[in-house]
Amino acid sequence: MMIKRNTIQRSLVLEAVNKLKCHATADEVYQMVAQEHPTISKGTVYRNLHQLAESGEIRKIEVPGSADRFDHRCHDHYHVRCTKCGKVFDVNMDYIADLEKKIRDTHGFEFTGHDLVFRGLCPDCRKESSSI
Amino acid sequence: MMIKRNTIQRSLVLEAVNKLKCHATADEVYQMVAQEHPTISKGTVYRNLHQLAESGEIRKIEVPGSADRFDHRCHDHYHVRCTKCGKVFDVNMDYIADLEKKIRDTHGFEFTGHDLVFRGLCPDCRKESSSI
DNA sequence: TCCTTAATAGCAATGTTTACTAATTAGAAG
DNA sequence: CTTCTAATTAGTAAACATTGCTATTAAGGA
Repeated sequence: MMIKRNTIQRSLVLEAVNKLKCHATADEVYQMVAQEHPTISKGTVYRNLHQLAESGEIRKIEVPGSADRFDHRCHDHYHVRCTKCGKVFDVNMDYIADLEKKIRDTHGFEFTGHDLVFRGLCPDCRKESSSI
Repeated sequence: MMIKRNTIQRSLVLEAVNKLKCHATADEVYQMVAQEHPTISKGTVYRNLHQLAESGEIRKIEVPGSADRFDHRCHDHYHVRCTKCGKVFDVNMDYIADLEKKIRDTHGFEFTGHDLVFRGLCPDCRKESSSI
């Protein structure tokens, strides 16, 4: 029986995520793939991103207040989102691998990981808001 | 000079957030206010929720993958989102108030808080995936 | 080569939120 | 109390990210 097919679309999506390094949005992936394969549809990009994330080939990072991000298998790390301009950056901070252990009552949940996103003002927006 | 007006709409929105306790979505607030004041528009609810959040009278909680939540003054806390069904629940865990201090290089950022969302499988979805 | 069905392109539809504009109205000033 | 004016509103449209639908295409086993 066959369960999964290797399509050009899927390999192009994976390739694009790798090229774009970390925290690419689905739309950025779509834009990049569309340069080589203009007929690809957004639905296909979304479907493959989720499949690749589920199979562990890429990582999905959910950022509150903005679009989901997709990373290659770079090390686990955290993010900041500027509350003004919405841009997302990496944060230079150790990953807390055992954060799930601090949960007191799991209520039957099975924890598999966590997303930590800081809120803040990026340097550019700080400048703007102080000069105005 | 006047900078801010006290409108019935704003006080109704604040009242609704208080009544609904924690995790009310903008739409839930709208539904509640509309019962007393049917002509209110969603735009007004959104604008007032953001204004109230900015002035500190309520708190805005951004949850990836679902609508923003608005809380009265309940304590800071974290969330889990089931990776299968998408539902969001509270996590029983101490709030780490000084998490921002663990950041090594701020790169000029001004940090104001953080959102921590765990990933996991809720009890219902665990049952389903084990029985299939 | 044929056959099955997973995967696709294209588009419609969803849900959440923001943007726009003419009409309304809270609150200051006279 | 009346007038003035700009903050706020209702209503609607549009932006945005994402999912759903369906006829068509094509991967890969037989």
